[in-house]
Amino acid sequence: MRRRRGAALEDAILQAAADELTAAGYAGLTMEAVARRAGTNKNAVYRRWPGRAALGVAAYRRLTVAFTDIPDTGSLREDVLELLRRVNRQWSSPLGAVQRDLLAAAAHDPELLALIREGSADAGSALWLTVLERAVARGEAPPEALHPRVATTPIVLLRNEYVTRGEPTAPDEALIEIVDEIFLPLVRGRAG
Amino acid sequence: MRRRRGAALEDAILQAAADELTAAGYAGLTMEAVARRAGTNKNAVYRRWPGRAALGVAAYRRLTVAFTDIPDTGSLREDVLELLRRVNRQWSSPLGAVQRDLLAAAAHDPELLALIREGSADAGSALWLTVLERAVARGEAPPEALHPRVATTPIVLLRNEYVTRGEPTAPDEALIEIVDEIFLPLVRGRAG
DNA sequence: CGTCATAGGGTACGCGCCGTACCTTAAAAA
DNA sequence: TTTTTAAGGTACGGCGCGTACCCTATGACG
Repeated sequence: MRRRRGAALEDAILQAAADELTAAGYAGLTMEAVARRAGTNKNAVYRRWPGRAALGVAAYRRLTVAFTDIPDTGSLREDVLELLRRVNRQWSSPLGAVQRDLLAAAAHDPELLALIREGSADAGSALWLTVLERAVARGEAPPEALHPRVATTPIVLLRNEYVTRGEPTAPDEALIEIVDEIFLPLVRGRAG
Repeated sequence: MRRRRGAALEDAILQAAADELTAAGYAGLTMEAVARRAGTNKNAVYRRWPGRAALGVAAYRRLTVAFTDIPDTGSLREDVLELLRRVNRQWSSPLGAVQRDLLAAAAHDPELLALIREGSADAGSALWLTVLERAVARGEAPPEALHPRVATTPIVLLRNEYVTRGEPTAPDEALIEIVDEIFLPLVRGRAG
């Protein structure tokens, strides 16, 4: 019988872990289940990842596709709403639950934490700053508003919706409220 | 030998659980360890709490003292900063770590979630609204700013500091930035 | 083409903790 | 005192962890 090695095996294990994540969530991701599903044994898994959390993060990254295009509707409000809706969709999906569990599991491991965020919807402030920059260029927002903390406020508030309300999704009204009641007034308020 | 019953035993178990929490964190809180420390057995524990998470939350609540007094310095900025600093202190303490682990563990249990938040530093929006109300009364903030989402923005942003940066505490500069760069401009921006 | 280091496969183990079951025994209620 | 209630003691099966050991296919190298 053919015996897989190196990258091929690593790939098979990651795939198995990813399948396990989608099938049973992070709670169901056990080293033994992954090894079984990959048709191998725990040895091969432990040689590559030190534990559940690391494997989970690696598998999670295989499941996510970081979106790269930045909305450019010509309206700051619409751009931000669009971004929020994308993130909300992603966080509402089964993958969102996985991501939250993963975040909790890796809470004490900065390295893993960074890895999770990389493949995630709120990857840094660059995205949000770009949207804001365009608004400034259009004269829609004052230059003083160009601040990472300002730019990322919407996504931070959205995350809070998930944390505080235990629900798996945020209603669209909440997104609109975040933009209209907080973000836009905030941008305005920072006008010299 | 004297055998404890009812409330006395319940108290002993809770105390043991609380000790275990402070000694080893939520990770070290096991039903067996608690029973051992309380000088009893798992039966007595399971008769009262269905599992680790519930027991953990109950023990956590015994460890927290909800502060009730609301700062009233006469300045919105100072009031909010003071509240943020209190929360930051609490979240930075060993208890803060316990609380975060607990939140993660109870993520799928709305009942427990509510219990945790009750004894916690960010207990609802009432506190924050009061501070904002006083500022409005002083003419320091426009009445339009009187909105739960606005009032709680600082604490939401502070929570985000903990989530995104893996560090166990937020620097005072971050608090100041939240107030000066976000909260105060936001309140201003909502002026009709 | 044979040799050999490498890494996967198979298996078993000890550990810790979970949650449960069952019986005995003390304490409180009747 | 009798009866009911609840604690104590103990053991169990189950699961997943992480590790150790030895066997064997693979691919590189001489």
